[in-house]
Amino acid sequence: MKGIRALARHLDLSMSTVSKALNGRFDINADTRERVLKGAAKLGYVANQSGRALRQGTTRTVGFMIESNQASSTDSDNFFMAVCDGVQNVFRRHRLDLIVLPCASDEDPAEYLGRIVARGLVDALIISATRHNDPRIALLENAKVPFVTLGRSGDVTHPWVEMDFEGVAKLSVDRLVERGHQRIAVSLPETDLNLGHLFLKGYKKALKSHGIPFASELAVRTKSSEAGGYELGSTLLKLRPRPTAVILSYELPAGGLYRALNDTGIIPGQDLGVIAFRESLITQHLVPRITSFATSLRDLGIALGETLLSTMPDFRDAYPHAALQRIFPMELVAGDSDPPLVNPVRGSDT
Amino acid sequence: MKGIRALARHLDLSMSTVSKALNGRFDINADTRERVLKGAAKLGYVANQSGRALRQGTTRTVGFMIESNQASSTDSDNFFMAVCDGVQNVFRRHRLDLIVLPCASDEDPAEYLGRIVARGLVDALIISATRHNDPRIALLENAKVPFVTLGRSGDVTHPWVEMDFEGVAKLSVDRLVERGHQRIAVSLPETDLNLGHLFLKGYKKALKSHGIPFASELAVRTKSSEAGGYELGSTLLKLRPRPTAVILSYELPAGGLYRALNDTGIIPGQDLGVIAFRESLITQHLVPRITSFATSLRDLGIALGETLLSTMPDFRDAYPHAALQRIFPMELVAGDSDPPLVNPVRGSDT
DNA sequence: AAATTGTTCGAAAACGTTTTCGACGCTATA
DNA sequence: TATAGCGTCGAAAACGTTTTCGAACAATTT
Repeated sequence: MKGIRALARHLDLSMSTVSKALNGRFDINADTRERVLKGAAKLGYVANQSGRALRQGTTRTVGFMIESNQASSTDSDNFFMAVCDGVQNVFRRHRLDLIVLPCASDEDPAEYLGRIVARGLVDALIISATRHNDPRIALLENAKVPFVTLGRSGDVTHPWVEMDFEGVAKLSVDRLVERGHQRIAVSLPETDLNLGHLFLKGYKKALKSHGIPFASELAVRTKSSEAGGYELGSTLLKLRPRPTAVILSYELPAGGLYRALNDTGIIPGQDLGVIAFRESLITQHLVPRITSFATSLRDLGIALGETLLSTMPDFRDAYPHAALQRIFPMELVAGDSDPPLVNPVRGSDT
Repeated sequence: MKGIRALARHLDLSMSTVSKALNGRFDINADTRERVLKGAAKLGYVANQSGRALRQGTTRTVGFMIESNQASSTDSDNFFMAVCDGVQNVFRRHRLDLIVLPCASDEDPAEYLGRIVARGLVDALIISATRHNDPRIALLENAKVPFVTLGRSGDVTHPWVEMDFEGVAKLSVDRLVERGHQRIAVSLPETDLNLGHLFLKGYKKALKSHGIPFASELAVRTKSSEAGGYELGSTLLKLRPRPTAVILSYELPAGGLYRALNDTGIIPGQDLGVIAFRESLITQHLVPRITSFATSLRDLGIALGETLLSTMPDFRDAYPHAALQRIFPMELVAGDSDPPLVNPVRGSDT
């Protein structure tokens, strides 16, 4: 026989007393509590998850939904696990557990999430790879499950934390213009990830501030893969006049882009400036090293955790003034892929 | 009021009937079953996980434990998520769910696993990053929880699936010797991962078969990171006589190694041959491209799933002759990092 | 017509835990 | 002495589900 009943019998106490001792209730004598704790440790008793969850109506578990296909194409250096580490750092103080829910590549994310929510597997959720007007937002709000997204879903208000896509796009354009570029391409995700909208917005704003007209042929949708980068390279090289620089909203295609350029005798960086959104193994190892932007993924996880807890009734007291929406700043990591243009075509604004 | 009770009332049936209809029992009229299914779909009823798990004594959930620190240093291209996709492909046929259990970097893996097991969160486990004589093996066997490991734990017999580290090490040496190399270094993990033992074993065997004596200074322990690769490079270049090639048991340090070589004016590939264990974004993007070995991670996941199910009483019937131990073959991906030596030093065996 | 079998459903128990509420003994107060 | 209060513990209910077992009825056989 296992469980709290066995432990109670072994200690010659009632189940209620044992339970209360283990859970730190105040109507238990200090000596008996001690005895119970010792006994539990000795017998290796840990409360059964299902029983506790059923009775309490809470699992003390938070799910982090990621899409395995999306992950394998988004993730060049284990982005998600680093973020998890930050989230867990926050959760452990509240005895909350984090589990990762991998949505298989052949399953609809919204359906998957719906099942998870309906089964009551978790108390709250973190979801990533947010799409523009992502249907999962409505689902979660409807089910009244606390959640936070890694990346907002358009203009609807909900708790989110995201990296500063718009700011990075803007800074990238500024930097390139400053270095003599005028014809700057931008690579956007092929899917409807909301970050694409934000990146394009920042790109357009920055162009406008420099008096450069937006040319739609310079905004190229790119598959999130090495092959996508190669295609991007071919596309860019066909444009007339040819762009002198390109900003990648995502770093993974950079390798393919370099390859496409090298195959055509174009030297990356020198003949075509390149800036990528996020520093990763890719941006570090390619030659010339790509100028990119970085942030602490662990801190990003901490922000996610805190934002989420501040929306949960049982925990919000601990985070009285946590922002429900939070843009995470990115720091420039200067590389060698965007040197000043040798023969800059000066724009009208300089 | 939620739950099966509400649904039963709404349909004017008993809870038992509804439950049996939903679970496909055979003592329910086809019409009533139809009616129940419709009603459940309409009301969006899904059985509560805790209630079901408590009653059945089974969660129909399998955990995949990964270590977030280990992951972020092991994972240059989202290895785990690709494997998950394969596992889920097997599981979905049996209505099993997969959740990923990320062990925080500041938590002891064995303790973490112990808690998971004691709480009865999952029916079975997949564990990765297996160490030599990993304490988790004994823990799982003791708790009688079905499990499979990604990588065996030394000589103890337990269900495992692993990539062919020994074979790859051997093939790498063969290939390098064939191309004129005699003084071949090998990079091994700094930690006690069992794959290090296997890799070294294959390396030694191959050397012996070519009549080359093993030199312990050529077996270098390397941190699983870019920085570790740089250190490796410095170490190798100090050796006299200098090795003409190096085999990496893990590809991530390759970038740092290249950097160390380039910094010293040594051309990777040409002046020092390089072979890396597994193809990844790293091996693809570095120039010259590294010769490596590849396999389908999805198939690896499928093998893991099948092996695990064949050890679970409720599912083993579906996998009558699945091997409990399985070495996954790796395929050579020839790159440009190990061309034939220009002035080969012929060994005694040729 | 009676007895047997088969089909379909419902009442109630069970899973392991927490929590409410009352019981009990003791001390301090009136 | 009687009463109130306090500290400590236990009995029992409750959480949502599945499953066992028997009831009710219809169909078939004797």
